[in-house]
Amino acid sequence: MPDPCRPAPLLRYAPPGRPGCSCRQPADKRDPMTVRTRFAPSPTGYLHVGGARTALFSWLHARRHGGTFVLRVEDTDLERSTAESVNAILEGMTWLGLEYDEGPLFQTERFDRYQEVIDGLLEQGHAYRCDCPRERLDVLRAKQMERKEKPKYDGHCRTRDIDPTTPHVIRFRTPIEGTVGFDDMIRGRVTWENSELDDLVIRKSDGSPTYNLAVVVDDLDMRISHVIRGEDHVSNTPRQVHIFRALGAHVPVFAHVPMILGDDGARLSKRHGAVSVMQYREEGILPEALLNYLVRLGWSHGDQEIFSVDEMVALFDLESVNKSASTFNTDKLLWLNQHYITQADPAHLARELSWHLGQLGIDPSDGPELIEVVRAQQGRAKTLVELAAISAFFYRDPADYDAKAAKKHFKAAALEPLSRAREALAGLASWTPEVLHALVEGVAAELEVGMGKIAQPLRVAVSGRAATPGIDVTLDLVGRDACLRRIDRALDYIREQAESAV
RNA sequence: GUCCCCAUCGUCUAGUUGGCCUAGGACACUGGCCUCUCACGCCGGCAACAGGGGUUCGAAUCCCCUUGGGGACGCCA
Repeated sequence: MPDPCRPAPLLRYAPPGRPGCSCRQPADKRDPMTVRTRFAPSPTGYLHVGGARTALFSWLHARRHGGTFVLRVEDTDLERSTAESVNAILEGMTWLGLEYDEGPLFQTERFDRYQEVIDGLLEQGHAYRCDCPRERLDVLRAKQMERKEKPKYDGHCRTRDIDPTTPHVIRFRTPIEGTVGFDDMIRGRVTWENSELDDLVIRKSDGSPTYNLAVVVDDLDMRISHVIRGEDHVSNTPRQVHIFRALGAHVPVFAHVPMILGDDGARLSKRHGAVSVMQYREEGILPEALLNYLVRLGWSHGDQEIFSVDEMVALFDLESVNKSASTFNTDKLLWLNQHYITQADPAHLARELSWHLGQLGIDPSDGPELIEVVRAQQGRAKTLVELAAISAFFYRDPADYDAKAAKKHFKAAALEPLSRAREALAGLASWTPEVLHALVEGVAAELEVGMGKIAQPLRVAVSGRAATPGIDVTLDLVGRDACLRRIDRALDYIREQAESAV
């Protein structure tokens, strides 16, 4: 019976700033049954939607079971890892609200530990040195491909005794016979013939560990109970299982989530447009909408479509995650986004919107109260970008008229209703939606026409567009001065049109 | 090419131990209602169990094959 407070030396893990022995940690963190999940991105780019969903599932699983969520940066590839990527990923996680309990931990800070493990593996004969030149490997691979075989290392150095002082890599000695397998929470039992595997490199010639070695050591040291990651990792798993066993360790539970595909059925990539999580923010997507969209991609709870984060935490379970890949569908994301914009607290939305208005060169402090504009417009836009665009007229005169709207509502016949309305507006004692509503109705009654005959020309005159909130609210927010000024301009425009038409 | 995985409307999916499925919901599309416009909302429509064999009284649900798709085959992660 191993003492949980005294893990074998190989399993030691010292998170930065914490005591090395888990004895000093709270009881729940010492319990081997405690759920511990991790998100382990490699910092070679931004956080994309696929990674974000994996992170979400991991986070959800930890939260659901009162466990711990660890963020680990897999930066063993010194060539490609960048600090900017680390920041971009952290920024994305923060924006989505996927807070981690431990980390970020960096693999580059644990090289000594990997070396220690590799030494042990070497000593016990689970690994060996290999100095096969690249050319040899290339030829080998080419020949195998030619023979229509799966390219694999042939174990050339298995029994050779390579001088440790000469350049070499270290390979893991994979069992030649038998099978390996693991139980996946999403896909069930998956097995391989060991003969399908080869002796993978676990330490590069520059001394750094490879991915397959580092993940195993980290997941072990960090006592990860559930490895939740993309399906593209299933084929790595049997190799990792072998390493876990060679280390005499228990393998964690695996859950490989299906891929997210682009519209063309291929794996999601940059060419599919906005796949960076932060780009969605710039395009005016609310984080709760993205989260809701992502959680429903591959997971479901009956027919429910709308999930607050609290509901996700309460209902999410890995067992009901789909096995098949799914296609990213922007339309549905937009639908959710509109839903969340409609539901959002106006004050909160106003803060979000002001940035987007700023992008249009508008200072929302100069004009109607932004929160009132939000109340009037909320629910009329699918994104914050769109919300800003349709709200700009509250803060500045329309630069031009929507062509179709002008053509339809700025006919000569609109002159009379518009001038009547202008007169009435100019003489108004008070300026409230109620009064304005009555005014428009009054003008319509006077001219014996429908309300639309008055409201539409007015709307286009004041906003430049065919669609705005109710005419009363619109006029109210635009304000008397701007309304009169814009109506005058519209009257001029209509007269000009009429003249040039003759 | 080899291995692994997957397969219900265009898309996301329900379909929990085979019968209640003449396959349900949502997005998109679409007809209508509401209406000062747009959006929302409401009512309706279109649209799927990849194909073929089995097993069974009975299969979208189980098995096999085919086909299709994805992933992996790196001193990348």
